[in-house]
Amino acid sequence: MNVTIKDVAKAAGVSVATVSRVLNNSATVSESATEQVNNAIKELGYSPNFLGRNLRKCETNVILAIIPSTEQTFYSDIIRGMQTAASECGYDILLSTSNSTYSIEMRLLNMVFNRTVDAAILLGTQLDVKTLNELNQKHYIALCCERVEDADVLTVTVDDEGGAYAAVSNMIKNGHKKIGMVSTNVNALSSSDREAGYRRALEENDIEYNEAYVYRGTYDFVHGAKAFEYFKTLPEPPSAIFCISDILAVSVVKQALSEGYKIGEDISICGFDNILLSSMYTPGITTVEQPCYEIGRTVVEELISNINNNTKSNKSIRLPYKFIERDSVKPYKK
Amino acid sequence: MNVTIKDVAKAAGVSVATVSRVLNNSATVSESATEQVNNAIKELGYSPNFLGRNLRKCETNVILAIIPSTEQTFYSDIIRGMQTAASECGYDILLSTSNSTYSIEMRLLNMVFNRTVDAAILLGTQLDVKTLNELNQKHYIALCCERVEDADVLTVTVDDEGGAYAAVSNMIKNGHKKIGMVSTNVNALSSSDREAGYRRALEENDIEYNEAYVYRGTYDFVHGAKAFEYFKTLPEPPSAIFCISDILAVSVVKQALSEGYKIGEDISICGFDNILLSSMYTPGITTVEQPCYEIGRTVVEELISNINNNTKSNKSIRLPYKFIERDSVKPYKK
DNA sequence: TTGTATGCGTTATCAC
DNA sequence: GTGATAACGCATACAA
Repeated sequence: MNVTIKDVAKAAGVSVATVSRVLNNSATVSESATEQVNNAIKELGYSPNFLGRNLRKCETNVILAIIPSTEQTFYSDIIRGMQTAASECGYDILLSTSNSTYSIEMRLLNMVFNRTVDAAILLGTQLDVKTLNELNQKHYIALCCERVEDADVLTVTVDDEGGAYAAVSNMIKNGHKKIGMVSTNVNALSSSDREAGYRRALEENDIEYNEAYVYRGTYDFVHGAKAFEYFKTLPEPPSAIFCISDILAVSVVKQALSEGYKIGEDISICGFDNILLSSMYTPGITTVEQPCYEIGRTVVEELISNINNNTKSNKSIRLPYKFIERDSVKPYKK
Repeated sequence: MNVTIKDVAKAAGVSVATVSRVLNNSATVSESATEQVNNAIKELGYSPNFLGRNLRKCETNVILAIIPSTEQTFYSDIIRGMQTAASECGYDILLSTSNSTYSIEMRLLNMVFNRTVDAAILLGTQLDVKTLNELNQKHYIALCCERVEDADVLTVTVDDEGGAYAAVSNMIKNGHKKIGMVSTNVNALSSSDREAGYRRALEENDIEYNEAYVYRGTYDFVHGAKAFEYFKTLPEPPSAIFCISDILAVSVVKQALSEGYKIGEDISICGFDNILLSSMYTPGITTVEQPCYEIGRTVVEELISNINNNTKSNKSIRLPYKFIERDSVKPYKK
């Protein structure tokens, strides 16, 4: 069997209590005892069994982050931010992918029910308000990137409305008046928040909102191209298109390019997220950056603070965006 | 405190043993007892504490996959494959990112030492042979995507040499004779294996190997562009460039495009991996596909088989690649 | 079919 | 400063 604290105690000629004390430097232990214990630990190659420890302490110092998938490089910096903040507090972040599926998400949440982890962070959850609020009663959870209406749960997102407003305002400043939007009909508030920003920019510049200029599909790559095809069928196609994500923006750009359009000249396109791809593409995609690292940091800081203070401060935090100018949006040319 | 198996037992009017039995359907329990227990469970909202269970059973049914980062969408399908296979065996996959850092990887591996997980899969490890072999003595580990020379550890990768051979052979078949390669000087056998395939293709077609045609940088995006600039300084620049990854290939393409080159006409470029980006780019990137999903499946199947049979079958498995033809490689034009 | 009792490895309480 | 020992929540050997 494996070497336990008992074996160490025997080898060091002390009690298990003393071993435990040096392991956690919980109480003052004599220098000689400390040394003997440490020697024994090294000698036996002992490594404490955390199942025992966690069971006893009723905590694991692990937070589970549930992401839809690792296909979106977008989550990368968020996770880095999470891990940095967690590590500063002695916590670890573990990842798991839900594939945006309710049942999988629930199965993963089981890890907080069965005490395998202390808390869970949901990025783009499929759960409904009621379930979330119930969960939040008994457990520590948080939402990240995607808020849920009326959910009284700790939430950290970017300022979606403001980011969209900035992107569309920039287009208008560049002389564009017929501005299309590629959104989603998925049940995601980030989409509707960005639509709201789009509408506010139009309103404030006395441009009439035209429902025909809003295409709604899914987040899948193909829907950028589909949107472009749709816009072309309009009597007056838009001269600029704001997309809810960089992926969709790239898809629009790719389709336009393949039809011989010159990006920036014949048509302007703006994305959202500022994922690596948007800078790697030719042309570079103008976009709205999310403060991913900060989002990740913030959500775990708040969550751990909740855990430590045994509270549930269910704030909803919106972090500032940053507008990134590249080559896909240029002044309007008649 | 939380509701435990004891509370359920009391509420159901049976012993904890009986509750445990229905929980695990381990022994035959009378129907009436089963029903009472299930009622009590529902009534009390009981959820078994896995720390207790795992401690008792000396297993967690969790496998930790350590990936460099979630920035590479490349790992996405591998993880999906892992999860599918794991779930079929009653296991869960948890992810964690090492940032390609030795110390972080070691800290994460601590989860297998302290019994928080049953095994670990390393994707692109920084550990050396000696450490790996030692680890493999006492624990269940596996390598994925990136093998380590002389490591006697279960390993699953694509046929790197063969894939590169296919890519370069295709260029030669298209009339190219001066073929550059963008590789890495990182300590990664996948790089040298692919270089070997490159050389074999040249040899078999009586093209002399020219060290000046091999650029070695890192995996970072910038190194594609740098490689392109370097190749241009040669007296006879290559007419085709094989890149060790799609990321680097896109970087080469982007740089060439920015300098007015026509991809496929003025220069041909081939990548490796077949990540989403390679199909999203304009032009589509010709590349070598890795069977990611299968790689993920295979490594956990083998690993779990090791765990179940209490063996260490340290095979090294190489899965077949698939050549994907797109628009970035075209026949040579004088 | 069921219950009692023990132990998994650890930490914390208490007495010394 | 240190050592017994109970307890964490659970599964199981054994007895009934």
